[in-house]
Amino acid sequence: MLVQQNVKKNVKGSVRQANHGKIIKAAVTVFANKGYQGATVQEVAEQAGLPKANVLYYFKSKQGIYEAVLSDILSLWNSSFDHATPEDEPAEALSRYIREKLEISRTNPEASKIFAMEMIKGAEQLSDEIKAGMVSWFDARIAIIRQWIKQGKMADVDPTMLMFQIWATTQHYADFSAQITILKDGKALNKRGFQEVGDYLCQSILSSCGLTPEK
Amino acid sequence: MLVQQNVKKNVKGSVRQANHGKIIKAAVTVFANKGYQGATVQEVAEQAGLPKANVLYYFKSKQGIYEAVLSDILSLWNSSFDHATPEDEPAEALSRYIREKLEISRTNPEASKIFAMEMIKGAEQLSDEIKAGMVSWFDARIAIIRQWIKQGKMADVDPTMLMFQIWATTQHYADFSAQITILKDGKALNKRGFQEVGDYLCQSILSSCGLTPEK
Amino acid sequence: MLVQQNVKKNVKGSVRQANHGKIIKAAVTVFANKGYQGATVQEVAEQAGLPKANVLYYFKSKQGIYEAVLSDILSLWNSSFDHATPEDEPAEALSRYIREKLEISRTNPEASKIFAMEMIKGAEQLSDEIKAGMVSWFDARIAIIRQWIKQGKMADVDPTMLMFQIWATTQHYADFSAQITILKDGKALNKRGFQEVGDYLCQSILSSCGLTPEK
Amino acid sequence: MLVQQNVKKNVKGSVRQANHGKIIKAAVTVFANKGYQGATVQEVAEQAGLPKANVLYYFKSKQGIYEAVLSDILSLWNSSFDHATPEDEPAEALSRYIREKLEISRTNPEASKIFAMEMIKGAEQLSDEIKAGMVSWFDARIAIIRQWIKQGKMADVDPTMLMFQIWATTQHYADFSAQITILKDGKALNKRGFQEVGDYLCQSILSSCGLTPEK
DNA sequence: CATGAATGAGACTTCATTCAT
DNA sequence: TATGAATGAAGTCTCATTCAT
Repeated sequence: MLVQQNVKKNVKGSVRQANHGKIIKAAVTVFANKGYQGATVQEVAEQAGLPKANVLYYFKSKQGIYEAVLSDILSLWNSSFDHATPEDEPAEALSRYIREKLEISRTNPEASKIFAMEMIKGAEQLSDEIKAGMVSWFDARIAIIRQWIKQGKMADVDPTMLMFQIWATTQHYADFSAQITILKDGKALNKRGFQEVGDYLCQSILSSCGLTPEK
Repeated sequence: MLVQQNVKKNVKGSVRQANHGKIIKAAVTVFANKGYQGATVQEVAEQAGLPKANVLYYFKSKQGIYEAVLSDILSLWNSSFDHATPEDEPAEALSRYIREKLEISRTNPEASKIFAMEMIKGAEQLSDEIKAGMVSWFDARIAIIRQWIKQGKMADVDPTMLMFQIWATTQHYADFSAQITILKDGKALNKRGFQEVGDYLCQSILSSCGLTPEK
Repeated sequence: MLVQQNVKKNVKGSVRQANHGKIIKAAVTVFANKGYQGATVQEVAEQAGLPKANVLYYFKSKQGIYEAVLSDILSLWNSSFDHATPEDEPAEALSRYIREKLEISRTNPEASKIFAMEMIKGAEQLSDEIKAGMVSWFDARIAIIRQWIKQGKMADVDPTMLMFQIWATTQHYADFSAQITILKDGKALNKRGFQEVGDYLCQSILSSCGLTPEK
Repeated sequence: MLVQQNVKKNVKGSVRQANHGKIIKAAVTVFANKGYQGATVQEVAEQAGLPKANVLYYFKSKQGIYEAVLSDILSLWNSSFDHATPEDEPAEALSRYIREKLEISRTNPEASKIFAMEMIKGAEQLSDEIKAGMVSWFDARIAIIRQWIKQGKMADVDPTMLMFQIWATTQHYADFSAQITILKDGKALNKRGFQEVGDYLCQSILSSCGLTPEK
């Protein structure tokens, strides 16, 4: 009896988890293509293959779905750079970061787009907790770059501007994919194209930091 | 008598022009902060200090306002780079372009944001006419850069990637101002800050093109 | 001087009269095809080739236009039957009336349609004056028919039902022209078709009144 | 348990069916008195005793309500004449049809009015499906009348004109009830009045077909 | 006289959310 | 737990009418 109940719970639990996942995935697509206001719970539900009321049963409100999506997105953005140390070689750490960021742009453009729109609109729906997390992550990275500079491992560039430069250039290929497609005769960038962009950006950014990009 | 009539006519004309301008200006602000769907005609009207029905008298629909805003934005984006020639010095032409783009980001961040959101959402509301204009402008610039390279005036970099790099890095300071403010302790970038960013970007981008930035 | 002024006035007067006529004609078309609520002053104005404000300058309101249209319609509906007398031969008077009504349906279907819709919706916009005129006209006709019957000139049918029968059958060809067209393979009735309908109706109605239709 | 569930389901089903019916009934009244454009969803909702949004939950749009109403009306118009055969006696079949049509006019004048207005305005909102149904019904009836004529069962009248005559005269008492009331001193026709009209029309129409009306 | 400009009122429709089972 | 049903709130747009010249 107990076992059976556990089994049921587990089954139910899995259903819950599965539905939860389906909804988040659907919501990412819808929010990325329509924006927060343009998205409708109905559309998320259809995309997820669930009744609308069921979606709102898992997440209390549209806002709730959106917050879950934002959280989910951040978890995608872990990179090796999170664990960089002053002892690392900046050339390697930075090129790896650039390539990882590009890879995320390639494989998760929708997440990047949602985050970009949130920022553009003033980040008013971003929780203070998330904001605080961003700040502490950022400050720590800046500190490490400063140490690299102090140690003479790289040129004396403004670490903040360097970070923004990396973000801007790598995310551009996710966020502005529509524009890129328009300007490149309707052809979207493929995996190899991203590889070449990575080469270009590493070359450009590292050389301006007085570093030699390693392929 | 005639004069007075002309004056009257002018007054009428200016009222129309003034209201038209007020509405566009208000709409830019609202669209930038709320997105297309999040914006309401009511809010645009309030921002413009006009009754809602009056706004819809000047522009037939919300979509109409938005299209007028997009048009208006494009006219802001003229730059000296529009008239660059193969005879120009790339160092000067490119640094001026970078600084002009940055200046636009500083003075018209809202326009940049609207355009960015339009692209992120897939550019579905952008007219084919505007798209065609973008393509021809872009192709012509690429051709000039290629000539510079051919003439040995600059290093052999991919012109397309170079352009995207310039756009991404300069527009970032408009589009992601909220993020920048969050990460910089609530302080937005002032004019001097933009100046420094310009120095940094010119230094970084030009050097990776084998050019010496001129201050 | 006076002459000139008169001329001017006349000219102006003609303009007024001409515009007045243009508006009524346009309004008849629009009201017939859209109904009162479905019609817009804008559409009437366009159909008349005048600015909307000009239309409302001639007629104070949409309601005013409509009332003018109703009045105008009634003036179209004069027929020889208005002047029928007990001395007339019913066979001739009735067949002429039937044919005249049919001819109006053929040449002025729009007027018939407007009147029909007004009646269907309950005649709430019909002025008491017009209603009173209708009643007195009707009562007088009924009285004449009764006299014909009394004189043994025709069978003892209910005059009211006879009148309704004539109206219903003749107006049907104007009001339900769309249905007729649908049922007759998309072909509307032409002049000859109306002629045949006239023959049929005269034959049918007169014979049931004990009269011999004269061709 | 099963039974109860069925009951519940039935209850749910009946709620839906009941609301559906309430809305259609309310809509018939409103459309008949105001026309399509004059009718408002709000008014239909009030008439049905439901919130406006609930009405639009059952029917997607005003147009949807209207289409449902038109469909509903057609289902009312079944008559014994639908099943007439060449073997039937025309005198009986036609008089029964006339009386049935009159009875519909008496009991469902609103349906008749809606249909009449739709036709007057050009039948643009009538679905092709419905139109096709009308045509095939009509053609079949015409064919039967032609057979009666061929068999010498009735005079050689034009079947199309005969049908239009029946429709026009019977529907007139529904559609033009306001006019009839005006002309008859404010008194609407009662059941007995309709009976007399039926006698009159049967007498008139059948005799002109060379038939003897049977009471 | 004539008319471009302006606007209050109100219509249709969408949608997030709540209810009831 | 899951979901069809229900609805208040709000948004876009239309339109008759008035204003101002």
